[in-house]
Amino acid sequence: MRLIVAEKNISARRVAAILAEDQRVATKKEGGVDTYSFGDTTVVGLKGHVVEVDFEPGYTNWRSAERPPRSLIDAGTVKRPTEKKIVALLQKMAKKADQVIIATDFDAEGELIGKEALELVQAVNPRVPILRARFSAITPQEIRRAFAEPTELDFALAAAGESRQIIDLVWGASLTRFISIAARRGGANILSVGRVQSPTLAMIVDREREIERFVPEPYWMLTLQTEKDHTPLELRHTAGRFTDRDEAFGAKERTKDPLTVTEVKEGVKHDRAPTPFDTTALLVAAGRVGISAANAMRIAEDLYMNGFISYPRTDNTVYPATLDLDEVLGMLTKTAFANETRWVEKHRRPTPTRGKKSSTDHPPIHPTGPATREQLGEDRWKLYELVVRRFLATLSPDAEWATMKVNFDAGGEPYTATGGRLKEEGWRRVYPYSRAAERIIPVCTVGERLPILSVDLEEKETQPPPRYTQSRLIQTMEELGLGTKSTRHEVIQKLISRRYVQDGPLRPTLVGRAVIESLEAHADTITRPDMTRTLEAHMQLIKERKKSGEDVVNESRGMLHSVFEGLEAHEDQIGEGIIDRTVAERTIGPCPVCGKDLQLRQAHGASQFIGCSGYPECTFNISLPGVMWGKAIRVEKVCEEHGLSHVRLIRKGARPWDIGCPLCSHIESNAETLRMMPSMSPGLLAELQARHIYTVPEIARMTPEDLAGRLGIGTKTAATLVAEANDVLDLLRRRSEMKKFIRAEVPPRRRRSHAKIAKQLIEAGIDDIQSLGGAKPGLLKKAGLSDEETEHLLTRAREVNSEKRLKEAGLPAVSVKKYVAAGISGPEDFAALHPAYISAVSGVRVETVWKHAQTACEALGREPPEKITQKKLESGKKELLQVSGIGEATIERLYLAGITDAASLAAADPKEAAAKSGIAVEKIRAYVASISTERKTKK
DNA sequence: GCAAGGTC
Repeated sequence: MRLIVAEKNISARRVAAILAEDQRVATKKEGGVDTYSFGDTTVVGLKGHVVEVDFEPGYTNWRSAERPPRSLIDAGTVKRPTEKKIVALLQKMAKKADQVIIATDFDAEGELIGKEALELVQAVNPRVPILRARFSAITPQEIRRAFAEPTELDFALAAAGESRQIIDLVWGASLTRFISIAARRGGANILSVGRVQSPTLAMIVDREREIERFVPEPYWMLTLQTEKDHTPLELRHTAGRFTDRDEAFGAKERTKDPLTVTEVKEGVKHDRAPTPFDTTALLVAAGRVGISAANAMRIAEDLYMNGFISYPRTDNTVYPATLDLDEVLGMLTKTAFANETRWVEKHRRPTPTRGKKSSTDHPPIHPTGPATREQLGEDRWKLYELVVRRFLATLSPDAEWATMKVNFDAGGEPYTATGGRLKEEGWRRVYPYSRAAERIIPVCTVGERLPILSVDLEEKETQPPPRYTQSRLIQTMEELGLGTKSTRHEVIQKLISRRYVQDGPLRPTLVGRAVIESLEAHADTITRPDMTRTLEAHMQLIKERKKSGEDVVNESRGMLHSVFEGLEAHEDQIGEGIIDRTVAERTIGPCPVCGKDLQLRQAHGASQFIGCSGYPECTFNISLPGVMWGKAIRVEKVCEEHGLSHVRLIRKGARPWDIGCPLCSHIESNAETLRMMPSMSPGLLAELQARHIYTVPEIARMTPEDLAGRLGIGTKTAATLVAEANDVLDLLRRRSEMKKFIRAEVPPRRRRSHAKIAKQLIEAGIDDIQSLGGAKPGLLKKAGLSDEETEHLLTRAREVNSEKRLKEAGLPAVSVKKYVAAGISGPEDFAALHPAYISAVSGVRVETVWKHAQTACEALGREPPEKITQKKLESGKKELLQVSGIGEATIERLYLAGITDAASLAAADPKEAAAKSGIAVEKIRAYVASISTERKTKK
């Protein structure tokens, strides 16, 4: 039996289908693994590596004294099956095989996977001949060729891969253990280190340092609007960015009529056809057509497996000589791209474009088989089309642009406008993905004058470099050679799961930063991309048999030993360093009260503050704006007066907010409120601050005795101060309540901030919602409110006041809402108005109203109204409705006069009732008369 | 409990 071992299931299936030619392929599942048989041949797919390299037993205890982290450097390694089912099946089949062909991918890692298979086979069948088939695309032609001329396994190539495995394991595991133990972290909190992850983390840390150091510089852009034949045209000042304000303004000032064309330059620009696809370029291009990197990779893999495109994991951007470009073009004439292909065949450039990277493992990504849209479905077709079009573009002529540059002069100031028109479409004809934005500018002649419509000077600011996005980081990793196409994404995930970085635009955590700083100080090698470059150079030497794998690994072990010399000598320092630095990042400087450390602290949720590490003995603290304004970080600058680090609030997409010295800012921002206390004098203020009393709340919380002791003043004076402090706090509380109210009730509008409205009101002596309710409408209008807004605000203010007062009187919130809506403005209304009336207007049952009236009157210390039941009220209403001239509306008014039924109407004094109800006295008299007539009739 | 690299 002939056994063929492929790298993965899907390529096993595909290889079987091709090699079987006309024979039927029997698919069989054995022990959960698919096998593909035809004739005497069985094809089985691995799952990439099916064994894993690890240390020999005896090194599992991290804290073993005999086996410290450093002992891992020279520890023996073993290969351990990780895919047991596949290993078992492979060995079962190998026993029956009389020939084995390794058909794994054609690269160092594929060769190693092949060698792993070979070792597994030889372990059970030492004598079986083992061959190697090499192919870089799973196409019938390529596969047939590869199997027609099989070679030997390349042990040097596999050894290159093995060396990488061991070096990665040894460095990674030993350093991970060392740093974790030093920083006393275990379990889920270990601090991992690795050849790829650590330099990647270092990049993120570096970027963060850059952003923190960044100081924005202002600059100015000067533009001029003109027109020609009614076509608007924007000109730029040739200076571009003005960094000097006076120069910018000077240039603007000097820009004057006439605006004259001084020069017209026409030219031709070659727009080079794009280079062949490697993985990164494919992923970037796929991103432009709306396919995410991860998705694109998955689809490309699938297209490759089914023979539509070549191997999608490649760094090569140069077509190898062996690739028959004519044949690919011929194949494409059988696709939907026949027209484009024929055009390319006709206009083909002498040699295809080539990129910078040339490697031999795989050709650039190109189409290998014809496909239809129906066959592939939308997404796969989109990517296939992209690969096809890119291939065509690499064989197409360059595009050509006709460019035009027009220079102007306006009062001696030079301006310019540039335009471009696509003259020769070239490759853009077959590759329409990148935008070819034409900018046509009107034809101008030298000496011509155009009008100056406006001259605009715009002030801008230089921006700090942005944090890495995941895809940007993947690109940078690629540029630096960190990781592979299939691992880069995973590395970033690892940094996130280790809590080294936060997702979003990637930002390092304190721990991530501390680890990088420690490694930079003592094991610099592992934090730099150079380690990967060196490793790759060494792997190349192994491939070329200029060095043995063993030599390379041993050299690396030697280097790691010398790294450990430094590490072990500083273990305590490194451990404390990491522990301290996570703390130090938050430490601001000495507490003004007790001298211990002030620290930036994050409370639960969105609050942050500066607290004393001496808490609870020392309660000194400085409040900070919530994290919605930015996360507080320490910056390098230190306050000369207080010795405290300056604090900055950083927020995504916003300019950092520099608070400066937090204590200076604390003192300054609170001095104003302290001065609101009537007894506050400059001398007293200085005295308070000298005693580290900076805020009104601190005074308000103190007992007079305490304050007297601290300041050396009399208890009586101190008591006055404490009382004043409480008054100020109360005033501030009411003002802030009012501000909140205005924010909620007044819609936002340009040039009218809520803070500004509140400020104007406060200046006019309005400090709370209550006085706002009684404010003159003119005042609000002056603050920028419209008539409608003014009325709304005043009404709402009154309502809120009513609500508040009713609630304070002890009425439940649900009913209060109803009363307020009915115009009841306070508890005294319950004493003054008849419950029947309140019930009628508010819809609350009269018994409930009466109960509330009792509560309200008790709060006021007034006599409660007489009790009345719902039943009695209803029967009384019936009686009243009988009276001619009395309807629902009249009844409500009669209630105001305490008239609830026929009897009370009869007994009413018409004059008094008229006054209370607002009904004309004649009408009341008529009602009363009608009642007495009725009564007489009844009798 | 460690890495990085295959594959899914």
